[in-house]
Amino acid sequence: MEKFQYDYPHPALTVDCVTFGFDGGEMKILLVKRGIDPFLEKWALPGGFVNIDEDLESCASRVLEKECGIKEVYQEQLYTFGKVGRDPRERVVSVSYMALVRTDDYALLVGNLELSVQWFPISEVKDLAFDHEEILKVALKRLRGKIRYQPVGFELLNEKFTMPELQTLYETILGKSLDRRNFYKKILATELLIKTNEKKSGGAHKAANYYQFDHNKYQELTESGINLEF
Amino acid sequence: MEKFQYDYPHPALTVDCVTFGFDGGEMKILLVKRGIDPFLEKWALPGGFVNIDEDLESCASRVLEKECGIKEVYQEQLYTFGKVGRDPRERVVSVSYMALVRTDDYALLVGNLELSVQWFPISEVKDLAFDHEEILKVALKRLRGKIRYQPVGFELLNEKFTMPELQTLYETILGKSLDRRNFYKKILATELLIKTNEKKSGGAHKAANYYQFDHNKYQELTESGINLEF
DNA sequence: TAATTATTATGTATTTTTTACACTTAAAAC
DNA sequence: GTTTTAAGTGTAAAAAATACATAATAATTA
Repeated sequence: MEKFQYDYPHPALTVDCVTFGFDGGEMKILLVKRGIDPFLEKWALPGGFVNIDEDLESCASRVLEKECGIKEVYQEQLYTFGKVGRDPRERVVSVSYMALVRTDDYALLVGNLELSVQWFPISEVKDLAFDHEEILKVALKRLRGKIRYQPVGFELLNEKFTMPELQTLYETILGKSLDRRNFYKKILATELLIKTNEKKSGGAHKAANYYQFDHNKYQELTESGINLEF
Repeated sequence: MEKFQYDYPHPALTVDCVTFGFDGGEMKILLVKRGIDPFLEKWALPGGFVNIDEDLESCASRVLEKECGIKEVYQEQLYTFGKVGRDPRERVVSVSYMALVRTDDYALLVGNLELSVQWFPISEVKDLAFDHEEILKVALKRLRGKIRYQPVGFELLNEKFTMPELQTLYETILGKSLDRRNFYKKILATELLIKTNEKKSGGAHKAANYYQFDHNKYQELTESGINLEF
């Protein structure tokens, strides 16, 4: 077996991904069941060792695609966890990433249908491997903070979505209910939404209009920042 | 000689510190002149390799103390830079930290008086080693963002400071001038400041009152967040 | 096919926050 | 004691956030 030698000890480096999804109800997170020790059979964030010639973001993308069949989603670096002893094997430092997945893209995963990869409502997440619960906490805090000044919620909804869907997303992430009229007013004031002619029928009630978001405006506001506090 | 072996290649792990100071004029940053290759003689962020049994924050503290004689200052993790090729020697991933230093603590450093450690006005920083200019950019962005929702500026001022000093700090970080009356109003509304009986005399004009900040309130607002947009 | 049910859609008045703006005060210098 | 310079303070107008109630319409059912 080939060995790699260094003059002084090197920690191992991994990437772990916190992947959020939203299907209209609670926020969900993607977990994988470990097939090896340590923490065999425990649920964990998808993650893996960083290849020596691989950028960190590339590693995060690779992990999500290989382990979960998800690709080309929004992702950003979260925080780096490096506490001594967080991995029982050797010193392992983990760079965490947060990914946001559209409900449309769920389908990709269902094709996999491996029981070892599953979406969990965040309220039901417990007893994760390593310090992954702490990583999840940091990710949730980031998501709640981010939604206030970036129109990030759109990464979680389908291309076309209704106003009530968008409001429910905000309410879910912020953990409080919002006044419908004020929500409409504030969201529409950003000029981020384009009203389509389509409607979402299906319920025994008035059909909701579908909206899309304006990609140009979105880009602009993501860079300049925006105040979306409710 | 080479004695640390692994089954697969490990990147090296470093910590680099962006240390901000404020002396009433421009924002300053602490740099060290490199004494070894690569980038011999170039200015760089103080940094060092992470010991195998050392936490990341501890490493940041150690680096600042050993290289710059600064200790017990506010610091937070910024971002992790890991692009392949950012270090010409081997794959090196760097976890960056931002530190905020009070002008009071400048004195510690002056004692050192090593020419290889110096404060630079950020506008004069150029041609740094590695990707350290990029790290500095990220740190500045973080500082500008952070000042809006955390009373972080206080880490940069002395225990006692005047309102004009605080305003100048905000103006410097935000890069725009603020209305004095409105600034007073908004800052005082936070109830973060305690007015002392002392005054800052010295100028050929009315003496400014010294303020301290209320540590309890500060703690509270740092956790809950605060809106300090101007 | 008319009535019922459930949810979408919308406007206005009130309160709060932000902004704009000018004069008085006091320490030091002459 | 007069001048210079920056510190300190209040109020009115504009903008933003909040609170709140009714009409519209798709599907179901009677």
